[in-house]
Amino acid sequence: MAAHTIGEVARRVGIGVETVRFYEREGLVASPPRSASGYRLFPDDAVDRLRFVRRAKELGFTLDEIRSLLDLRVRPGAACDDVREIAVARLADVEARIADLRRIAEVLGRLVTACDADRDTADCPILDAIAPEVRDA
Amino acid sequence: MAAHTIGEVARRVGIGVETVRFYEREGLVASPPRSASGYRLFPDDAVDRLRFVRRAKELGFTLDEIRSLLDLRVRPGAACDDVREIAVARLADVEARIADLRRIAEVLGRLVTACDADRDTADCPILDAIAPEVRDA
DNA sequence: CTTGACCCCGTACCTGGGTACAGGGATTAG
DNA sequence: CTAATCCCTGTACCCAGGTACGGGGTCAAG
Repeated sequence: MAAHTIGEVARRVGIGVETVRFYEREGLVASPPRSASGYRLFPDDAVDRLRFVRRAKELGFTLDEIRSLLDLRVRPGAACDDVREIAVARLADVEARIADLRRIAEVLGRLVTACDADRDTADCPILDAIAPEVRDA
Repeated sequence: MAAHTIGEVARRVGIGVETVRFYEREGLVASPPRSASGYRLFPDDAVDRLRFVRRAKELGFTLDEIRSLLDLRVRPGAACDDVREIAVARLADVEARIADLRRIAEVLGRLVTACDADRDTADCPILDAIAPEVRDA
């Protein structure tokens, strides 16, 4: 069980030193013991924990949710239900955002197409579509 | 062409008074003339302009982009090409975000499914999947 | 004439997730 | 021995897009 300096940990996880300190302040990784001169000496599993944080972040979990997942991880038993609940909530959220964006993409797509079709007229169909009531400023 | 107080404008557009002032500071709506006592007296077309801002925001345009669209709107001629360019860029952006989210949703969906299938074991498949040692989700 | 709703300005604050100094001490390679 | 890298703390700042607050002036109704 080697001890790692903050820079080493950061390099291994692929994040910045400042970010590691930030995560420590935020309680996402335990405050490690210090050397005589005050340097942080992280145990191996701090690296695992920080990788967990990164992976979860890639899945769109907020730091708050990640904190919950980490808490649940070290608690025994029925925690799986709680974890599942968080994942389901996140999934619903992601799907809602996809639906929103898809609606927006559709409108934008139509605008661009209209623009292509109408290339020679003076009026811009895109602006007209966003502001139907304003014809000429 | 009536003149409207800021509160009236805000009500008509469906935003807050503070937001109207913020948009004025940001140059999204012109600074209106004032009454003798310093009240803003917005012309009718300020309401239209602010509605334009809101609609464009719903389509995911940033305030910077909306400023550009508004500038283009009052300029004649070939502005349509510029408008189209902004819309195309925004569309590409939206589609990229959809792709990202879809990937995330897929992973989350698999995790929840795994959790359902594995309800009686002690290990939580979700946590295992996020954990670094099982890094191929 | 007073009450309450409205308006003014300027500035500070919020969210999330970090990033960037400034001003020091520690460690290590040459 | 010295210079280059580390590391420490604390504070401030970044992004967008607002939101809130404090301390005041104004306007219409009753």
